[in-house]
This record gives sequence, C-alpha cells and structure tokens, in this order.
Amino acid sequence: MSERVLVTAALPYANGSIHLGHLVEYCQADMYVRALNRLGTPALYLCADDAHGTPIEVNARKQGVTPEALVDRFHAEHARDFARYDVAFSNFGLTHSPDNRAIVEAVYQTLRTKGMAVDREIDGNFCEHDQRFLPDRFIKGICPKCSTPDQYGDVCESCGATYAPTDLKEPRCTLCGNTPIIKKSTHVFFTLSAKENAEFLRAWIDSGALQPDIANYVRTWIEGGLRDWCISRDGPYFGFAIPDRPGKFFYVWLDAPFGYIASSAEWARAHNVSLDSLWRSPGTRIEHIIGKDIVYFHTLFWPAVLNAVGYNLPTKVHVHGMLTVNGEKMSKTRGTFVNAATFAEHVEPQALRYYYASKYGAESGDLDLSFEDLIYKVNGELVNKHANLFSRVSQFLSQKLENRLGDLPFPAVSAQQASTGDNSMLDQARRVVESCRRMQQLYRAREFSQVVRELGVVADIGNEFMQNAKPWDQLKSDPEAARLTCTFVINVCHALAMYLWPIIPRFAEAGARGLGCSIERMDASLLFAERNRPLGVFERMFDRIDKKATDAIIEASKQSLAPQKPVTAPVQAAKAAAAVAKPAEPPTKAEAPTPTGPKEPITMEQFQTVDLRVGLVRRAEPVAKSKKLMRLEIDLGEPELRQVVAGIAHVYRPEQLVDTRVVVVANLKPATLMGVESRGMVLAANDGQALTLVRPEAALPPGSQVR
RNA sequence: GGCGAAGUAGCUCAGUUGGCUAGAGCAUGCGGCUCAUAACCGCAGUGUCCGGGGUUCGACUCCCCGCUUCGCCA
Repeated sequence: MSERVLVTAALPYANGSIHLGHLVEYCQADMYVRALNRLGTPALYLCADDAHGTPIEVNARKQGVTPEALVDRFHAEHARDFARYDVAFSNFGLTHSPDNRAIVEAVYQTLRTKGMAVDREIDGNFCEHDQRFLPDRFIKGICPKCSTPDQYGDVCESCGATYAPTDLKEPRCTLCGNTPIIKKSTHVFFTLSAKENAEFLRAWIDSGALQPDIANYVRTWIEGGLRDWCISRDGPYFGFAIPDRPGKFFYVWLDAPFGYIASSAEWARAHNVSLDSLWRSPGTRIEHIIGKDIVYFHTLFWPAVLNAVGYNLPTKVHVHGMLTVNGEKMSKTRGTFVNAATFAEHVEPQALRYYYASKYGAESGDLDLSFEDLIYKVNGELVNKHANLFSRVSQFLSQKLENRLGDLPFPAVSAQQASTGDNSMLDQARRVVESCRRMQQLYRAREFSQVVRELGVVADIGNEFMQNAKPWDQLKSDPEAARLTCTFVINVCHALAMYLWPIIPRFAEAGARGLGCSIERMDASLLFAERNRPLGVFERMFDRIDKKATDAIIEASKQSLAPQKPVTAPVQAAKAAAAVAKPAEPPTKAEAPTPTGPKEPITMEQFQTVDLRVGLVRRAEPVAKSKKLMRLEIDLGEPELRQVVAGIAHVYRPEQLVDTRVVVVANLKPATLMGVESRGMVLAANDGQALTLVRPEAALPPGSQVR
C-alpha cells in the first residue's frame, strides 16, 4: 500500500466561536490535504472539538446546562462554520467520545505499567466557597513584581513577570471573590524529566520534524531541563475520570491531542480499516499543523508520550504564526476580532482562502490580514486576472464560434517537453506546464504564497496570448485561427482550474464546469489535451469585494462583541426610559397606525438599529402583584445574564420558559416596570387575543443575531 | 532580561550555496485593444538594499557593533 498522510489541525476549544485567527490554520491544512490528494498522495484531514477542561465546566454551570450540551452546541456551530469555508475534514470528532476515553485510559495504563506515570503530592489553590481547586487563570490578584492589580495567577500582563499563584498579593477566586487557601492533593505525573525522554526528543528533533527556527527554540527548552508533567486534575472537572484514582480527572492537555487519534478511529471504523493501520504503521506519515502558541505541548509531551505507548511519531509539526488584522492584534473594540460567521455574512469565504493562500509560507512568521490588501488581491488578481480570463475566452467562443474547441498544432505530449524559449504557441504551452510542475512541488512544500504567484504567471500567459493573437481580428479573415487561439487559452484555463482547486475549490469547480474539463487530478501531464469538442456553459465565477462589505464586517464585529455596558447609569436610565415610554409617540389617534395596519416604510439602516438577539431563558418568575409581568433572566451570550421583564405571565408559566430560547431586543433602553428594571424586551406575536412568543426554530447559541 | 524573526522602490514583498546594469505586483504616467467582470496588453521611471565597521578581487547576501519593529519565554 502506498504511503498515507494524516494531517491534523489543532483542536478548537468548544467554548467559543471560530474566528479568522482559527481559519488561518484550518484553511492552510485544508489546502494542503486537498493538494496532496489530487497529487496522488492519499491524505486524511483529522480534527475534533476539544471538549474538556475547567473553562467549559465553569461556563456550562454558569449557563445552567450540562457541559455536554454546551460542547454539542459549539460543535454544531463549528461544523457549520467550517463547511462555509470549505474546510473539509475527513472526520471532525469530539474529544468527549467513547473512542477517546478508551484510548486515553489505555495510554494511562501503559504509562503506569512502565513506571512513567507516578503519584506525587502537591500544593494547590483551593477555594473553600466553591469547593474546588483553582487553575491559574481562575485566580486574580496583585502582581508581586509591579503591583498591577487584577492579574492572573500565572503571568502579569503589565510587566510580563511569571510566578506561581501563591506569589500573588491578595489572591482572589475569580468565581466568587474569596481568598483561596493552600491545600494538598495527590496528582499523577508523566516522568518527562527522565533522561531517556531528553535523548529521545533530541533525536526526534534531529529527524527534521520541525522547521529550523522552531527546532532551535525547542532545543533550548530541552537543554534548560525538562520537568515532569502533571496529567491529572481535581474535580469538579469536565473530562475523563482516572479509573484508579477516584475524584481525579485526566488533564485536558493529555486527552486533547489523543483526540487526533480518536478522530482517526472514527474515520477508520467508517471506512472499515483498523486504527493500527493508521497510527501504528510505517506506511503512515503524521503531520500536525499548529500555531506557535501550542508548540510546547506538541513538541515535548506529545511525542514523548506517543513514544512511550508505541504510536507513530509525528513526522512533521508545521508551526504557523498568529494572525494580526490591519497590522495589529485582533481587537474587540476595534472590530478586528472577527468571527468566521460574521465575515461570511458580508464577504464570500473563498476570498479569505485566496488571500490567506497568498500569504502562506512554510515559515512560522505571523500573518497579517489587511482588509485593504484583501480587496486588492481579490479584485485585482482573482477577479481581474483569473475570473476574467475564463470569462473572456468562454464568451468569445460561445458568441462567435458556436462554443466549439478546435485542434492545437501540436500533440498534448509535446507540451510536456522543456521550453525552448521561442515564442510559439507550443512554447507557451510548455511554459504553462513547467509552471504547473513547479506548483506541484510548491504545494507539497506548503509554499502556497508561491503557488499563488505562479498561478498569476499562468494567467498572464493566457491573457497575453489572447491579447497578442487578437482573435477578434482573426475572426474576420480566418475564423479557424481564432478558434485555435481560444482553444489554447481554454487549455490555460484548464490548468488554472486544476491548480486553483486546493485553494478555492468552488471557484475552480465552477470554472471546470464551464470548460467541461476534469480537474480530479492535479497532473500537468494531462494538460493541453482539451480540443475538438463543444464547451460547457460559462458561469460567472466571482464578484468584486466592495469596501462597504469589509467596513460592515468591522462594524458588525464591534457590535457583536463589544461588552454590553449599560448606556447610562441606573438612575438616568430610569429617567430615559420614562421619557421614551410616555409621551412623544403618536401624533394623534387618527393618524396613529392601527396595530394590524401597515406602517411607514423604513430603510434597512433603520431596521438595523434594532439589535435582535437569540436569548436563552435561565430563570423566570412572576413579578409580585402583577398579573401579566414575568421577570426573566436571559443569557444573551454576555458575561452576565440580562434581566428582562415581559408581559407574558398570563400566558406562560415559568417552567415553560426556563431553558427555552426567545428573541430579545438587546439594545432597548432600560425601563422599570412595577419597580423591576428591565433591560431589553422579549418578542411575542399578538393578534389581539392570543399571545405567543417568537422562538428560533434551531438551538442557536445565546447572543446569535436575529435579522 | 533571555531567545528568535524582521528592516530592499510610495505601498506589499521576492531575492536557495557571496558574482555580470537589484527584481515582481499594486499605485503613478503615456500608448494600444475591445472578446471580457471599467477588464486585458505594451512602454516608462525612481532605490545611501536600516546605520557603522570588517572579511573578500567582489557583500543585499558572511562576521562584529548599534538602531528600530515584532513575536515567544511552561
């Protein structure tokens, strides 16, 4: 059997939405896998949602749902987002799965047997109020070095000092604000510090698994001395219970990477092959694609544990840089922290893929997304150069030459020979083929930016050829010469479709349909064989991006993620609400629109001033002394629940509301009804008699926009 | 502080073992074409290759010092 490649992208955490930064990685890996497969190297793209850990456990509890429910919700959302960006996993699993549990338990047993998992008692920060040990990120206090308040338990954002949570001055639990105490607990450690691990890791790095700069980086860690790694956590924790250690769970960073293997297991079962044929097989190459931020986990613990338990080692760990937007770190206030879904609402996702491809190299440098640059690249290259070439030649043939290809003055096989440098049609064909062969190498090396450059060269050959041959002139004296010219250019388009596919598959497929060509294999030896047949029907392939669209992305990102601060102080808010609630509205009774009658038309802009959101009702109770009013606490995806008063108590009972979804006007000015402040309004339909809540049909996450 | 990356035309960048007049795209200017999504083709410029030393017949490329920017540091 031929060699197979397993490509993984890091597991997204199932506690938040996919954003543009995530997509840097998933698109890159997707292009790589698509390219490998079309180059004839079977490749799988494996990923999963990372379901475990304290943040998910705490967040689920806050929302009053089980961690499983929270995770399932994000899993569905992530799958939907990835599909929109043509990120096509062979399998997209979830680390909270039976396969993963079985794998992790077996790994643990092996480590125990080999004496590589040992117990050790350590001090932990324990909150007596919440009855739990607190991870570093759940403790805040004053930095011991520079006295900046409100710093996490591991590192000071102000001076960059690193320390233990116990070093903090005035440490507090971020959940309840109480001071944690020190408490002992027995934990399981993986004996990373054992000599053989350092030796093994040095050898593994020397095998060429890492880019040179990353290899250097990791070597400094090894030479600085490796420490044992704690692989257990105290409950309450959302994770896999450790079989022989009641109350303890496997640390998320132990089971998360095994999610790669568990995801492979799901794929293997569905395709009727054994897991061992993938992960314990000399015929498999494992390639991880990860961000800089998690190099540590993938280059020390992970290979060391794999080595200990006898799985295939990573052949490559490709590290990419972080995303900046418009030259700066993604910022929620600036609107540059953009969710995948938000971007896709305004700009065709393939534009982002093309742009990212034009920036991807094999090195680990950061990648900047400049919206200005995005527009330039997509409009100036993808549309003007590529899409327009398909368009001009297809339409010329269909309008003037019965949509039929002619023959070329050379056999396809002669296009495979080296260019001689003359400017003949054959020689230009050879240049195209040479470009395509270069692209094959570049794809394998993940040098996508150079692929994009090479694609530009090919498109230029097509455009220049058509321009110089002037088929519109040829048409007058020798229509067959014009047909010949177009046949050549169609073959250039075929090459483009074939080699654009890994980057922008739907664009390439639309192009191939119009040409009636196959692009199932990325193989330069198949080029210049398109001749003597009718052409397909041309479809418009891409539209330019308007700056208004990217502006809208930034605007929408500000809105959807800006913390919902009260617009005014409570007292002022009450006044403002009174002002709105009372006068000023209908001019006269006669002119006032009837409830059922049509209202004045409004513009889209006016409508968009209303911020409608999906809300998940957490608590509901009737307002005392009121017949109709119900006090609701609603999750709008904000840090805190929203208190909203709704006139629905005469129709709904509290238990009919809790844990159901409603639609909320999120930016309504606060008002006080019967002495209870209401910050928002729940939408309900009313025909004058019956009243019914407006409810989203699917269980979208709280805070989802309604429009 | 330590480690690392980067600094080349107005902008974004390419320049794999040191070698002929330092390149591409965009933007700008001029000209051409009309099949095409105001697209396409041709021509034209401009650079103390961050600064300063050094090695060399020769340095954007190698070495040292400095400046600036940006990452990472369990």
